[in-house]
Amino acid sequence: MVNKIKDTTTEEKILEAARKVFIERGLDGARMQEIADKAGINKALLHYYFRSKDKLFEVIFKETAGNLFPKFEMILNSDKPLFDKIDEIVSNYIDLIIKNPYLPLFVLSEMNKSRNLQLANFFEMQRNKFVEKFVQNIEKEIKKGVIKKISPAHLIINIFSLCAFPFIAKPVIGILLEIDDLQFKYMMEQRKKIVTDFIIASIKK
Amino acid sequence: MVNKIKDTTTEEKILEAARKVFIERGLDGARMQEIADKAGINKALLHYYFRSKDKLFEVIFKETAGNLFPKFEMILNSDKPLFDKIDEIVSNYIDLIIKNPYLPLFVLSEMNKSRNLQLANFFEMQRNKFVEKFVQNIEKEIKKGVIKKISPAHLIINIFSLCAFPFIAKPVIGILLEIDDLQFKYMMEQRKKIVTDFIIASIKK
DNA sequence: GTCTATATTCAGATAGAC
DNA sequence: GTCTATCTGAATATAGAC
Repeated sequence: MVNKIKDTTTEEKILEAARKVFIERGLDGARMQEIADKAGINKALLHYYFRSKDKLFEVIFKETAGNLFPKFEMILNSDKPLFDKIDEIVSNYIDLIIKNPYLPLFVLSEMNKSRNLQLANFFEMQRNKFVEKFVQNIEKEIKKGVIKKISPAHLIINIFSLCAFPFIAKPVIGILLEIDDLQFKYMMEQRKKIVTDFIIASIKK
Repeated sequence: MVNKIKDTTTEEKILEAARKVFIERGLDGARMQEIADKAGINKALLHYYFRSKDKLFEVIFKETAGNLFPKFEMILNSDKPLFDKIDEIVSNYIDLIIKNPYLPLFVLSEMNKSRNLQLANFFEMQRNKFVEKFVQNIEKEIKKGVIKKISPAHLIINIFSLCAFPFIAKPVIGILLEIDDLQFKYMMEQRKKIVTDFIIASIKK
């Protein structure tokens, strides 16, 4: 590798720090000072690299928002049975969120603050075609009589609700179910199978 | 009524304004100035009544958080079949959120900011016994053989995920499904039946 | 590119008149 | 109780030396 030991340039250190701070605290709650501290530099340098807090945030949001709905086209394009595809999507998605537990709340929170119309626009552009593909898959299986008649849109919403919501509600779930972080993580691992089964049981004829 | 025309005291006007602003923008994003403007008074008066932004927020959060998981004991205590109870809970809950679409995101966002341990404590105290009751209901039906063997905790999580998540994800759903606010609202009305059916189909033997 | 020091802006909070 | 005016502190942003 020519591009050597210094795989952490200052810019990358800033981005890494900003990612953590913004995702944990949101745009409003984040402090440039904390980002600077985490990156091991000073505030002035942040502005040297990214000009303003908003600009820096934009970079982080754009790179992050794209991950919220990953490109499942590959899975959907295969000729496996629909149930296998759902299994794969659910498992992959829950795994993704286990690795980035703050991801859904971060993106959805910021999307809900309607100022920054830019963000919505960006999301629109990013819209990959997986929903379309998913709808086609579902409609085909309904026609074939493999699954019940169900609105594809609602089914897709159901799938992602079941995967993502528990992580958003984690603190509340912890209290209501009286479980600690470790038990929570264990439950989320379980959910890969439980959610898949739940969905399939519901739609299979 | 003795307690007359003036059912909007200054304090109530402040609370109403604060509710709107905090719920829409969160603690960090809210501005005392905006609350004062909405209440038709000035900032000084806010402090006269509530001393600080944090104190005012606490009042709003506490009154709001109690609504996130309503007291479904009455429903659960009846002797109707479990499926009817689920139907009622789902319908009531979705209706509740339709009326307060920002409620879930507001409460869950603030709960996720771990500073303000007080909030978590409060939630703990508020914990009504509906989860316990719900678990008992489910376990009984499993024993009776009415529904499949399923983890009650996961089932409860599933139910609330399916109800609440779509509202949190509304902006994203709007973009991905290319629907406007009216269509969204219509979908959410539909969901009362769709979610109930989805759940029951999944657990019935 | 990176730092220290400083400017600027903004928002929460208080003082004091009425 | 309610207001205007002001203070204070915090956070973003910039100037300028190295």
